[in-house]
Amino acid sequence: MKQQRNNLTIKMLAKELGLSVSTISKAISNSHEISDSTKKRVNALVQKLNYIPNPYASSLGSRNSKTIGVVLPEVTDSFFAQAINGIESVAQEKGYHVLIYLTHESFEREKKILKDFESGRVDGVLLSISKETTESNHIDALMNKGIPLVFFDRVLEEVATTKITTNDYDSAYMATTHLIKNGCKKILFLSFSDSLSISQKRLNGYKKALLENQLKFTDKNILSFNNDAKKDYLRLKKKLQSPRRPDAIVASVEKLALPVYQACEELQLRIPDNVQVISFSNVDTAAFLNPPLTTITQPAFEMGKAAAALLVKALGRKNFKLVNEEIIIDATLVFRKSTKG
Amino acid sequence: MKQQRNNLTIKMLAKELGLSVSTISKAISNSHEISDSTKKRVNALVQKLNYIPNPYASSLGSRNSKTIGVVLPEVTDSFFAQAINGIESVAQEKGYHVLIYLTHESFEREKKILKDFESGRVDGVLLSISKETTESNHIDALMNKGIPLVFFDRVLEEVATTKITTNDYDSAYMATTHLIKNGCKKILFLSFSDSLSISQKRLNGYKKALLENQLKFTDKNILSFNNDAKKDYLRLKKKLQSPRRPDAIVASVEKLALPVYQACEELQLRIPDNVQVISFSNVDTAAFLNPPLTTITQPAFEMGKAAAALLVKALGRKNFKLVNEEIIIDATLVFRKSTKG
DNA sequence: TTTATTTACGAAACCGGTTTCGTAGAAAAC
DNA sequence: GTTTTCTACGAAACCGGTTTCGTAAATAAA
Repeated sequence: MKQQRNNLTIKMLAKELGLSVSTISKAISNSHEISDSTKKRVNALVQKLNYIPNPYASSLGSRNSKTIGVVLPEVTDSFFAQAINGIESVAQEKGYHVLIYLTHESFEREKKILKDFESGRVDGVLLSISKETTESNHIDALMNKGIPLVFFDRVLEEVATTKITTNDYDSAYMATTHLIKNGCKKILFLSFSDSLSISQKRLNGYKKALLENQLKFTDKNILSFNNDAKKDYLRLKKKLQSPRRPDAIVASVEKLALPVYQACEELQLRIPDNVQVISFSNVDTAAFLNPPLTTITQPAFEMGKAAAALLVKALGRKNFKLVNEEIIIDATLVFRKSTKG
Repeated sequence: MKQQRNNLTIKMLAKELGLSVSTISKAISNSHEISDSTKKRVNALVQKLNYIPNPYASSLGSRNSKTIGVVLPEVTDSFFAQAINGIESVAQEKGYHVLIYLTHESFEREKKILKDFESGRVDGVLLSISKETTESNHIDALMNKGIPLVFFDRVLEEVATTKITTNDYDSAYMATTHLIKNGCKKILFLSFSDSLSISQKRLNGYKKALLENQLKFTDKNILSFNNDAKKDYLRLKKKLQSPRRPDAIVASVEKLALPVYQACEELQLRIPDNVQVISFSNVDTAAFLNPPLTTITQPAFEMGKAAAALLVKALGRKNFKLVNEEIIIDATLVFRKSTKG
């Protein structure tokens, strides 16, 4: 069902008012070349006839679309949902439209999406990379076409543009230190990617806390949820059943908290008595879980908002370049009953 | 930062191959008018030069954009997040782009967004109305422009198009009946809108269960979370402190479950011993809440998918009309510890 | 008063594709 | 062998705006 033809066009307005097409166009875009009186006449007719410009014609002529592309791994994750909220808030305010694309953690999809963007479909891009993404050719190619891009949360360090992140290293360090102070000596780190920068940083913060407290770190301290979710879950359960069972767990990402709760329940392990648990998480139910979950909560809304604001700013100014810097917005550690102390 | 000029155009391909612009265009769109041999030549060059057509030029010429608009109240809600997932899955598969807009429950915003759509920005629309929406002029206007629209979850009955919903009436009825069988006699219904059809239907299903069991229904059975969230919360608390405290609560929407848990915690009321709780909800933490929450879980992904599939189908066929019908996909009642039995 | 600027607008090219329509040459039908 | 039908392609109009550039009239400067 195609769009009807003979929609109201600028040409018809021109005829109606005895003005030229270009005058109408300029009047609508509030050009200084047009007198206030004719602007008023034009706007009056626009209102009266309910004229709405064709966005595709506008975009084609002006080579910008007032559209930003948002590329993220998934949307059923509190962090990303809240980030979208932040992005939308500035888009709404600044009159931008937002195209959403999900990679589902697939590098191939991410490449396809960014390749499509080379067409000029979007004026700028907000990206949180997939867990499979390790190289930046597809991003470089896009940026070389003159399309600005801002990372948020999951960034690729080597790409020279602005990145909005949290203090992953510090917050993981603080969280782990908290556990150690609570007497934990065998702290398991639940990773979900070996390559992602946030994963690395969180791991390193965790490591630092261990080392600072004379606790050994070996490969056995990490459990990677990289592969099949069910198998990973079974590996977690096995860990929790072993004689050298961990006395605490740091889940490096929101979705890893539930498997921990489930495993503990199935194994009759009590949180926090047998195992203390802390997780990066933005779920609003954290306070009502059994037991309430201690979380590292990222400022998701603010991060999305900051990323979008910066992108829009770059889009607005003629020669505003997105500098190669990392803007860090601190996360909040919320202590609840899943950890002692 | 505008899109660079002198991007690769179809004209340059034409010159390169000694063919006309129209031939290239047709070859790329795999027209039957073009021989296989030239198609191959064209595609080879397209690959070699990494040519990507300008989507705005295409849309302008062909009057369709391969874009659907998704309008919903919010995204930080498991139901809507999962629905987006379903929508995206078919968009991805069928080569559609998805523009997302949030109304934040504001009728004014909804109107603005749909008005913008009259421009032809999107080929079709997926809509879940705001809680303030009670009339359909803005929707009718859009559909009269020839732009198909499919409702999902929150529908407006009087608009003659396809609506994807859940069995709101029946599931609320079943949930309430479950509570009654558990011995509850004073069941409070938490509403979040007086006008929304889902709210009405859920309320009616609830009412039916009461009446069938000789339980009275008065205004005091309902608590509306319409206004200020804090005030509503205090009203809830007051209800729970009153001598005629309810012995069960039906939360008609996901976000109302947490206030109940919080109020019970603050008032030292035990769930389910003092108050049984059941909620419409898609949160994946339901099973690990304290206590685990009995939920009516909607098939959010399937609903989004079904709505998108139907819309895309309508967009594809020349004379496919979206019939005025309601497609109901059943919700699942998941019994957990927040209710007895 | 003459010249230099401004102001306000129109004509036309342009953005980069799509679509319609016309036609030469090959193939098929008579 | 002539007429008809396909096949494969090109020319040009078109989609609906934006942008560049030129200019007449009004205003300011000299």
